[in-house]
Amino acid sequence: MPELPEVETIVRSLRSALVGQTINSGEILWPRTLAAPGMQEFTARLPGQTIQSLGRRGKHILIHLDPDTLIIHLRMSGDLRVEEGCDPQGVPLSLQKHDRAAFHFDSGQRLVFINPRKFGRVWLTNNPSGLLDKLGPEPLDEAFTADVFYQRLQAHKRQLKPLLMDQHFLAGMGNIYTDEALHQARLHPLRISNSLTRKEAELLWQAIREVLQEGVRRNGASIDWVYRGGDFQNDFKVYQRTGEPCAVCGTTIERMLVGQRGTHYCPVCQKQHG
DNA sequence: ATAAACGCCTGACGGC
DNA sequence: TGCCGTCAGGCGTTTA
Repeated sequence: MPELPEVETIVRSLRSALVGQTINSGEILWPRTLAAPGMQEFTARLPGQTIQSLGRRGKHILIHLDPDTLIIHLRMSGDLRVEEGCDPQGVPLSLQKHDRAAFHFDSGQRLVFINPRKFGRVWLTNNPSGLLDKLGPEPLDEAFTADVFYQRLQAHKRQLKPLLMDQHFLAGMGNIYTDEALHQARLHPLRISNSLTRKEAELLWQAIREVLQEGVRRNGASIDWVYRGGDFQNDFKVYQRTGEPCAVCGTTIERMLVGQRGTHYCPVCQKQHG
């Protein structure tokens, strides 16, 4: 479950349970989950570090330790849970089929990284900027103004949908919120970024921020078997509504492939030209 | 510079 | 019931 609103929801839900916990050990159950450093260094450095705070940058979850930072990316199917590590008799509770990493705390609790499709990644680093500075602006930051967005759009000659999903261009948008934002702004997914007028750019900027804010307010969207408790899926205007009427004009929502990703749009509201 | 194709993975679903 | 293709909230690498 990972786009900005879902990641933000997870971070908020974990914060109070995790801050102050001291790590006793880290355990990687699917080796490729650990992006960096090597396994030896990872297991050696983690014990004794205490969680200072939790944050988010784009779709990355930041667990600030001292002195390192634990960074988790959920990719397509990741989730996190906090639970007791042992039963009342002190017998360790077994991990589940799709658990790929576990962080055991001195308190006896543990943080488990669930990740059925194994795409998710974990980093332990004393230099998080090296990873995070490559990301584009935070769409909900004050610094991300309509002017900044317009200039960035003008600097590229790319299709809007893949550009908005490019984390180097803008951090946090994924397939759902991109489709929803483009529909709200009445822009075709294949419009070329530097063809937008200043007015269109501002409408898109506003749409991006509104769909993300609404997503956060609704605790994200819950789809498929990975359920988080959010209900933004009830507000979808185009995503996964292929064949249903557009809420604005009644035209049948269509689906096309853009960069190998299912893309949902209204052919009347979102004209390629004009 | 842009974009398309592919690889990485498991599971759910619909059609036959 | 089983098998098969398709699809899935992501992203890095390779190829054109």
